[in-house]
Amino acid sequence: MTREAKEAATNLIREGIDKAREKGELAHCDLPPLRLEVPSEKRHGDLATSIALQLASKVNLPPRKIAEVIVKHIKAISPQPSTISQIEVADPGFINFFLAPKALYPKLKDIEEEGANYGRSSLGKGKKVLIEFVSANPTGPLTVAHGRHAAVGDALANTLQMVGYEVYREYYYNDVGHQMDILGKSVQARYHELRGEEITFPEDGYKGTYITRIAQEIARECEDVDRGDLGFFRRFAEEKLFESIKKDLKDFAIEFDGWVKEKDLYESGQVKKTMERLKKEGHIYEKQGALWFRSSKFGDEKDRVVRRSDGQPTYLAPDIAYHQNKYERGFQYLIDILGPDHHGYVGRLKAAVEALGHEKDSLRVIILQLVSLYRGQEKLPMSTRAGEFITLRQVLDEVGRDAARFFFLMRTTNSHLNFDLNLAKSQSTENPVYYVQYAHARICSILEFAAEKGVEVKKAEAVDLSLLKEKEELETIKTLAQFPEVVESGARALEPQGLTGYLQELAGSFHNFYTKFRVIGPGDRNLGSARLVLVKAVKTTLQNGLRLLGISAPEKM
RNA sequence: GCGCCUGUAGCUCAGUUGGAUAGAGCGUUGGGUUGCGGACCCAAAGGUCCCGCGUUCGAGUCGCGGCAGGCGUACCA
Repeated sequence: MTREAKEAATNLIREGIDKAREKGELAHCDLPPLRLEVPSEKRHGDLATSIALQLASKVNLPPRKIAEVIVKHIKAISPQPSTISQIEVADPGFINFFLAPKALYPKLKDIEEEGANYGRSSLGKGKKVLIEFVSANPTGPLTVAHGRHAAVGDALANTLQMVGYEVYREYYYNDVGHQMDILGKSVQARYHELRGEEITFPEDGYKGTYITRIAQEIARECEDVDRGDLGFFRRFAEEKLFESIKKDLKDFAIEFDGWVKEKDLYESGQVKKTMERLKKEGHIYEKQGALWFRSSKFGDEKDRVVRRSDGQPTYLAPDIAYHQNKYERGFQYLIDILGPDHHGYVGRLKAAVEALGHEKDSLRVIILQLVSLYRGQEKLPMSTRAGEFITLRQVLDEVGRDAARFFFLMRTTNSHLNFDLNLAKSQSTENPVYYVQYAHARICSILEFAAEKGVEVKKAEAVDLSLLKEKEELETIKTLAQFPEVVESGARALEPQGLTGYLQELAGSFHNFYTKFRVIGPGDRNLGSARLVLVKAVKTTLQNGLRLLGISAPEKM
């Protein structure tokens, strides 16, 4: 709903209560916060408040009576704000406001003027935020789960940008350590196998066929391979896998601003520096030959090892250093998107952030829940190790980028996602994303038709918008008006999912209007002009919303 | 054992800081355009919001206790 209308209604309620108190018709008491909500049902108006229900027990009067008294005084105020056309009391004591169409029309002008900026706000105040997501280690191709992370992270980044944050997208990966050694050994073994040698494949090795393919590439591209040089196999595999990861991301329309690898953190001295600082400030101690971070002091369940007794650092050490590094680069607000297998990690990360003197809440961790894959009823195994998994690439090829992204973004972050390949495929033409895109394409088609017919598309200010009186027209404008709030609440909650629902609603509102009324040539030329303004506003808003989700807004389908 | 997530229509899922008769898509059934794109529109059927207790004027939403599924709980990565 428009902000102005909300303000006007809030003021009216406040005045009404004050007046009632003056007259002694309402006892004085602490006033609960005045809240206006959009009723779930249209017949309850555009804005409603339950203030009378909340006051009932405090002033010892039936809620309906209180509402009536307040409304009586509101109605005595003059002049009445022009944005509100009707105020009513409804059982059991709600006060409902109906907006005047007049309050709606300026919105269309705003949208026309703001264009691609419609929905932008300054909520973020230019704060620098770093959002880290995907961050898959290069031990295999990206999976469907990574796809979900990519889609959510990117949409979130776009949304935060829209509300005035300065956003940086980063991908972090571990390029040293045990996992990479196993990767190297796996490729090495396959290479030997190709050369016709008897091998024993490493027990914990990666069994996917992509490992064999990499070995084949080595055989094809490299001469003089030192078969015992594990480092060579590891580096080669890492490079190849990264190439494919980057290509997958590119085809999924995800662009990162930065890539950070674990090795950098060691080589730049960041790990050492950060650990020394923690040590100096007494947050690290030695026990049984290992170094421990005193994370329990900052709310974690227990202390954590940062260097094992054999002298090897755990993963926590570079992770702490990495987060410190983000702050040192000037970011004030950090977002990590992690899988549910990392939820035990959140406590220690937050503890580290606090120990290093940053506000605990400046780090927000989103735990994106699991993706389970199905093919019909059959649940598919998802193991990178075993090499049995569906890649993001396969999904992209089967269902397409836009549908895949929409599918990932329709769910809340903390609900498990059941991804049925059959369904995704069969729904590729029934997918709600096409419903939204279709609305956009239809509007483009209308505008094209207008051009063919030589119908002039006028500016909002040159048009009599008050001709838009139909229920469907007014509903559409109301929906348009909600867009900025939807974007803001998505940014606040770090949930891009609200936007997908909103776009479906807006598209529905438009389709509904479209099937009933003509835009080009409705008889009244001025009415046609007004409808063109409306339709263009829908187009702009659909585009803006789809852009935030990273989904295209096609002119033809 | 302990921690986190989930449980809402046949299926997949929404449901803001507690509000009125709990929603959408798919699927099912039945309708709709002398016209700007039928990938659309309208309608019907479909519910013990997992169970119980509590807080409240009011609970799908908050609290406590259960049940079920998933994921964690390492000097693993």
